[in-house]
Amino acid sequence: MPVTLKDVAERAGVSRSAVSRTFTAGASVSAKTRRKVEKAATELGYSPNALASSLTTGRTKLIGLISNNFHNPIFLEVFDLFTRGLQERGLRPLLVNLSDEVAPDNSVQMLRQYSVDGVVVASSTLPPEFAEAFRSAGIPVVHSFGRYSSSPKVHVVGIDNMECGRIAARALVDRGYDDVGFLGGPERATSTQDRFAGFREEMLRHPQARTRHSFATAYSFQAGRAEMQRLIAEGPAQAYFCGDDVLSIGALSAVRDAGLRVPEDIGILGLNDMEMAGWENINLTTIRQPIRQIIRSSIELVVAMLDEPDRYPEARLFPCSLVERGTLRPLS
Amino acid sequence: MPVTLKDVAERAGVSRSAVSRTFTAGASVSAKTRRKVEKAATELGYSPNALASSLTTGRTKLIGLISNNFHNPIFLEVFDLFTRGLQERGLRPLLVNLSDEVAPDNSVQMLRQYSVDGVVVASSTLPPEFAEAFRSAGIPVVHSFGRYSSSPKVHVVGIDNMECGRIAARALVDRGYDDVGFLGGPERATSTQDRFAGFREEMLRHPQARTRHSFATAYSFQAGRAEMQRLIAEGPAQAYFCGDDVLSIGALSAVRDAGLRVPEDIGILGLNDMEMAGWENINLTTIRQPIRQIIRSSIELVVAMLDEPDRYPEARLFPCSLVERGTLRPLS
DNA sequence: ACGCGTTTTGCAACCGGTTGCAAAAGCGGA
DNA sequence: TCCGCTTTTGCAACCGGTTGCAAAACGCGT
Repeated sequence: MPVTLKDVAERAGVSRSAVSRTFTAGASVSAKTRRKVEKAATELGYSPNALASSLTTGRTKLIGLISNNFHNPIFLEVFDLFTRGLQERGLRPLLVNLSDEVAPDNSVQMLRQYSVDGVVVASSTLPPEFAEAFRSAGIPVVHSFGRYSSSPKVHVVGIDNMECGRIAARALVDRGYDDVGFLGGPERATSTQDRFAGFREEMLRHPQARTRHSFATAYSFQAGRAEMQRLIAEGPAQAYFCGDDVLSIGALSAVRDAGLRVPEDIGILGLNDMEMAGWENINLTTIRQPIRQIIRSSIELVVAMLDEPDRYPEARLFPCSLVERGTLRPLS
Repeated sequence: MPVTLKDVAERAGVSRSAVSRTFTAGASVSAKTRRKVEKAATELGYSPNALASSLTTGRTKLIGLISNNFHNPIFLEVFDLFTRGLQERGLRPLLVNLSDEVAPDNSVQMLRQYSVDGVVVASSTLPPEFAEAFRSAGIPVVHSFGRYSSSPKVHVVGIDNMECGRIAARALVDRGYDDVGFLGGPERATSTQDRFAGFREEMLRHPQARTRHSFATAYSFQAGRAEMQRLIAEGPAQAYFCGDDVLSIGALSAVRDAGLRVPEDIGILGLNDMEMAGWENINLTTIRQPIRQIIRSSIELVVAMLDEPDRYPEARLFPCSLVERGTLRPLS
């Protein structure tokens, strides 16, 4: 049923090699045969089998895209940017939803079976060991939104979460809050730990301010709302730096439902600057994570590794910046 | 570098066929050789190359997952459900982001090159012809969230958009609104057209009520907000059935910014019941589209077509139902 | 028309598996 | 132990391409 190289060769009256060569860039074919082959190919509706050729070339142009964040709206933006970026370079994303599993073994095995050229782990909650498992298996890997480490074993592209924590602390202090809280995401996520460490470190430099902290059970609306309700019940701080935007939105809803005003009674500072944060009915002051750049850089890195698999691992960090909207009181 | 069938065969002291057979279910191998092979395989860390085998078996277990909706939060839920559902059955989603293109040709060609076993088109805005192009190319295809047609050329799984329009109209009339509007998504989307047709049809049965309509430029927050601002400026209806939830949320924000109350001054009815619609700070009354069932059914259908490629095309429609929340006045 | 260097071509082996077929091995009964 | 039947095994061809190599064709100068 499907038309193969052989069919085209016969029709064009040339050898199979000739056909193969007209379809591989930079191969030696005369203009005459190329014409004959192309004619035959279009007549038959031929298109080469990418998987068969991968057998000999060792390249599939498949890239595993692994994530466990299928409930945070910002990841729709992430998937959009990744798929477009990969497609632009002729690469194909093989999507892996890791929602339940924790061990990398299955994914490694599966992606090896499909001979992916490389893997992007897009997650801020997976531990570094996860990405490292791919490296051990000899698969080029980039961990996007991963934890910064001074001695990374795999390529990491993302932000400096500690610095983010510091920026957040400074933003709150600068606005005159002297009783502030860190409302983190799940405590075991590396991103939470690092943001908290940075936040605390900076707050230590401002001993006049009281600092507290607690953690939500997930990066989700409901978790943020529930935790903020608890905090309000026991007497809240003046402002909170929340784990991420969706958590912040949950927190916001709790604050407003309690009859308190934002930012007058309680200030909220998010992180990510996802599209929704800019919606007029949310209007969240937040720290912007440059996801476009992170993703572009991740793709560039994984592409670079195709030619240079043992490239020395590096950490690429992008600066974050405050986006001023309506949930923190203005600078005085 | 990678360990192959041959390596295992040599180590186990058997033929390559023997190794192949131990890894294919239902093949004839004695317990003794199976043991030998398995031992050798684990020692070498062998895992079979799925692409090489696809060459002879004709099955890749790859499923193309095509969408052009990378900006509507409900599609994150859709991708989550699709990837999980496919993975559970040992299938691998090859994700295609169709954001810019309109013609199916490139996607068809590309997915043919990768020998996908089947394709799911997950989009409420792509025309039926798009999915049909895959069928013509001999690739099993299911159009999820596609347009219902009484004589479908490809399998369609989704809802009866006309019936949705009727349900919406009835919901508004039953609540005593007598000046109602249809605030649709993009006019060229088949889903918009059908919902409008159903809505209008039902409203014709209630001539006491005034009916109007207009269209937003996209299924998006900003489009919904902008259109609602325009409507308010020129004097709004009492209630609107909006194209979908995200459009509704945009409309809501415009209503509230204009100092009007919901549902007292203007009622809003959405469609989809995405997770966010249930957030307490949104609390949107909406028509629930059973996406779990739609996706499960889509997967079942595409799986069924693997064994029966010429299966007679059918339309599978799931009923929608009203989810009562806070943006329409209660039944009187 | 001839010779030489360059380009183009086809052959055949190979990528990593699968599978029909015939031969070999295993098994139970006499 | 031998026979006949069933199960297991290996051979070899094949899936749809790619590629090194040697032979053929070409271009060009004389």
